[in-house]
Amino acid sequence: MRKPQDHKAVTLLDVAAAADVSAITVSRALRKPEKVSEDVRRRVAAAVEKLGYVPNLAAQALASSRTNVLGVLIPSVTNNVFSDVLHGIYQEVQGTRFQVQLGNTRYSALEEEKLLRIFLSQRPAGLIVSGIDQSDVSRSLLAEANCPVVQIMEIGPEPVDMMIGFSHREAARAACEHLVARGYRRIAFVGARMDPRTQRRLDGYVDALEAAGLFDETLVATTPQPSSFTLGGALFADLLSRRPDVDAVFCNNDDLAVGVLFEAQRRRITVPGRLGICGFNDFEITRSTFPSLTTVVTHRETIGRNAVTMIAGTLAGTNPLPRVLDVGYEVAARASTGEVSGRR
Amino acid sequence: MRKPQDHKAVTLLDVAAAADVSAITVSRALRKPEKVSEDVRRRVAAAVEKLGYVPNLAAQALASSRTNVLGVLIPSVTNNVFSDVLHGIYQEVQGTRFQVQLGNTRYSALEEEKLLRIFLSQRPAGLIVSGIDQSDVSRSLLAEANCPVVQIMEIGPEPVDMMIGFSHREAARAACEHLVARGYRRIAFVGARMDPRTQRRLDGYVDALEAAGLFDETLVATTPQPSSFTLGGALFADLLSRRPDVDAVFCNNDDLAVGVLFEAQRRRITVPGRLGICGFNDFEITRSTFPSLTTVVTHRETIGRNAVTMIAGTLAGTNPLPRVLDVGYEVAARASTGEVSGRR
DNA sequence: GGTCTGCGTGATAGCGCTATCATTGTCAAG
DNA sequence: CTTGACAATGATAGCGCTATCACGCAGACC
Repeated sequence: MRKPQDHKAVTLLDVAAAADVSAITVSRALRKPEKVSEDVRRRVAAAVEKLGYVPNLAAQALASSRTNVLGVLIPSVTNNVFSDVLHGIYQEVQGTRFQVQLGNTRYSALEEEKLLRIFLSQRPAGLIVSGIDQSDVSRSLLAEANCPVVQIMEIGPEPVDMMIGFSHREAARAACEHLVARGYRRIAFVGARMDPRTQRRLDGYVDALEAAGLFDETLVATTPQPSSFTLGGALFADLLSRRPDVDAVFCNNDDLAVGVLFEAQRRRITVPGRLGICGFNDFEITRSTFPSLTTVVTHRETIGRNAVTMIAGTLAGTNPLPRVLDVGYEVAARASTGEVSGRR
Repeated sequence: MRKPQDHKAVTLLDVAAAADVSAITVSRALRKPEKVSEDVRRRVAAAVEKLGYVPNLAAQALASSRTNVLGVLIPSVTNNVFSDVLHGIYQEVQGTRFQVQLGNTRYSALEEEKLLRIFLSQRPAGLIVSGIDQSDVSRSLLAEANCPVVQIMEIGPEPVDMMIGFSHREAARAACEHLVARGYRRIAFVGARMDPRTQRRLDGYVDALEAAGLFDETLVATTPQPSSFTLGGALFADLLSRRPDVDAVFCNNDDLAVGVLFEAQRRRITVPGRLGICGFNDFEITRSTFPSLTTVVTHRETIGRNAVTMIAGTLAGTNPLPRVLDVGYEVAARASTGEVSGRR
């Protein structure tokens, strides 16, 4: 019973015949119901139902030279940051005519170019790309895209079209200023992946520590490996072997921060007493750990949702949002930097 | 400079003119290079490059009545289980002609039906759906899909077409048998979401405890809310208030297990001494916690990869895999059930 | 009654590509 | 020199839909 090979899909014409109207009228009844009479609308609906008609998207796209495809390019499908953004996107797309086409660039500029070309061949209705560090080729592909484009996660100079995000540098600086304010003096930076976005967080760390006269490069522990809980522990262990006197850690990611916390537990290092920990992103786990983790709240779902709003709005000619939107961030001071339990 | 509105996209005909051949020859040169002469191939390539030709997928799909779309239906984009599966899918799709079209059913059968209809309107090359609990409507839509279909995550009787996964009931039973073997006697079940898949894990728990003569329904703590770290803690707290004598917890998900562990730390309940904890899925964090968490290893990436292999294979007429593939599971005994530190 | 307006509908012509069959040229076999 | 086979290319006809323009008709207005 599988593969009823080409049982000749039902087309508009079949519906038209069944409803006793012309094909174009069926098309109208389906797309602009207000343009046809009540009677026709009902007959068409009945015929569609009876025949199980499903419109052919390829034909629609070809004839109207527009699609409902929203191309979304993200660097990782397993990274929680992007799954949250994605969640926001899907939420907002929900119930609209748009359909998301997801591409995984795997943090590769080349891959991004390749995917961009594939996406463009579909004449998407809009494009959402992650970050502001596209290659020159990608940038020009985007500029020629002939559809709204939103760069998400970060804001910077020279948007290709629209932009939504926040300054990672400033967010990191604020987090580190918090650590300084809490009295920590030998504050380390623990970072993984070290893509441009992470790099700018490191810049923010440097900003804050230099301003406080506390910067010391031997307190910076980074790796190109992708972020993970285990890696946080490993980086911290490594750091400790070099700088056993470290008294706080700013992690470029909550995964790492949690990993650091576990490693501290393993070594009976009290948090926040002997060690302060600050993460980045406000993943759900940071509220749950013991002690709870101070972190930088980032508005990932908001970014996803608004990116869609920007595109839909632009297409409708009524974009309510500015072309460059800074959604900001907040430092959530929790127990791991002493807020609740106090320093000991 | 944005929106160079309709600068009349380059078509096959333009390329044909530039390469001084006919349109169909260009089409062939692009799709079946071995069918045209070396000379033509070069000229076409040059013309494509020079004009920046990008094929129109809609036209291709319409003319050939086949697409490269691989429809993937998952219940959540933020659930780590599915992001891992997705990762496997993207890995395997990488470099093939296929492109993934993702749909988020949000654990709703109705949503699934709706998405299925949308997907079918694209005449996908293949379909991947999560679980085996489709509604009757969805099942018949799938049965008529006229393309390979793979149900993933779970195996059961009556596959719509193909199937890859494992028995959640057996996996849960094995995990609970492990807890029994480790000497735990008042073993609780902590479960969230309670979708059919989770329900079957509960069944496995009941199987094991009844077999050991240890089943007690007051030790079952579940909620329809989605799984989270915080929820794990809350459910455990609730459970403790009813059954302070509980000595082990089997969680239907690692998120919950980690939450339970944090709550235990908060209450100074020693793990695995006074409390054994077992999770489900082997998320990366379970190797990193202190103590590390015993869990059920599930092969999520493998499932994703093989689902693609099954579809690609079927389409090529050379599917190397069985139509129903059980990828199994393993119980990873770690510190949280006493393996490393021993019971105290 | 004639003209105008606008609504509801239909006829026609593609959108850009590929399937199919036809045509040409080349070369080996007879 | 003919024939046939095959390789390379082309002409033609859609795929299923929508944009566009055309048409018929009812009611409004003079």
